[in-house]
Amino acid sequence: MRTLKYAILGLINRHPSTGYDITKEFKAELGNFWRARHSQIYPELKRLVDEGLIEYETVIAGESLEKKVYSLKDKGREELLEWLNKDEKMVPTAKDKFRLRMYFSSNIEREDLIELLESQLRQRKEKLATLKEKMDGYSEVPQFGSQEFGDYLVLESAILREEAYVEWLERSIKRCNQSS
Amino acid sequence: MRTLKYAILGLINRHPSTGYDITKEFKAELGNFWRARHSQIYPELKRLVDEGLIEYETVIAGESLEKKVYSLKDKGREELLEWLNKDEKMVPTAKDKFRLRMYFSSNIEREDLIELLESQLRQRKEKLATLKEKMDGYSEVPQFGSQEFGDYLVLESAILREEAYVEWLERSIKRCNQSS
DNA sequence: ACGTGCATGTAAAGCGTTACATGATTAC
DNA sequence: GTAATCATGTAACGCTTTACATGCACGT
Repeated sequence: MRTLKYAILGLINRHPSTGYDITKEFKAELGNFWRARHSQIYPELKRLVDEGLIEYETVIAGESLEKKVYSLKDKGREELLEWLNKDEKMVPTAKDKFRLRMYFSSNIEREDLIELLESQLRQRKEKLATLKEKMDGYSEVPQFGSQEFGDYLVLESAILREEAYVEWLERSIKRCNQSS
Repeated sequence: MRTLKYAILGLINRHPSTGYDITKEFKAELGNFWRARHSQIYPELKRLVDEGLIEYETVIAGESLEKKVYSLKDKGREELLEWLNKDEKMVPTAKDKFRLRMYFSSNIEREDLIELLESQLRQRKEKLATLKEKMDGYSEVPQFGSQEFGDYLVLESAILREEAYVEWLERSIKRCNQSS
């Protein structure tokens, strides 16, 4: 499957990057939909070089700190485009430990269950607020074909997803209180 | 973390089950939020027996087919309850390969991108329809404390999640057509 | 001088999928 | 009889996390 491979190719295609840069991007916006730690990224970068998909230039920062700045080779860009254009099956919906626990909620006392739901609700609302703040940075939908268009699409996606989660939690709390 | 451990304990707590039963449950409703294959389930069951959390009785079906019917021991139920009542941090939002691809959508031609989005939309709508059919089976919110209450919560959650996905895809298609 | 962030790597263990393997039961 | 489903397991491989390990740069 090698999704990380394509995630990295996609990021390097946006602009030449170091392993550290890529690590940071997974902690930012993109982290809403894909993540990897540096311990996974550095070996993958090495592998992509071996496979002839990317190359790097060593740059010295300050006195002696070595940075490896990676950029795409033609073959890398080819494989990225191929992957992007594939019409893949719907991804089997994602795992969610909290919803799994709610499946077994009959074993939790009502007050405890409500507390758990409210704790999640607080956290989700906070997350949602952060996302909406980012959205406020857009005065309009970015131009089609720009990188910002992709940024915008996934940001909107993250917001809709969080809103749905918040809505679910609120309904669930209501159901706990209503249902005898 | 051992989430599978608790998922299995939770399922066995609902009613004594075989490995095969558990495998089926992960393919059904619960599969919207957690999944595991039989190749992961059988070894985990063995481990849970070793740990003294569950036990099994061998039952013969038909002439000679051996089934192992697992049930919870006290210690298993204890650990399940402890896990269910923990107030855990929000799960870092889940990976989604399709949204990752949309992050790089500036490299896809407009018509191709719209096709990809519409293909996903068709599949998501189909999924949503299936979920809503199941929801039609409930004439009212099940009683608090019943297993059906948990079923209901996660079904509602799955519906809200799919609706948000559908909404996002529809908006994205619109944006592709609007944005110059 | 000290702390935070920049920068790169490896090792071990755990989690998950795919493939390999086998055999009984049931409904048509 | 034969296909689908029931039923249980193992092996190999790949993906992911946690921990180990090191050193430079920059601001205060």
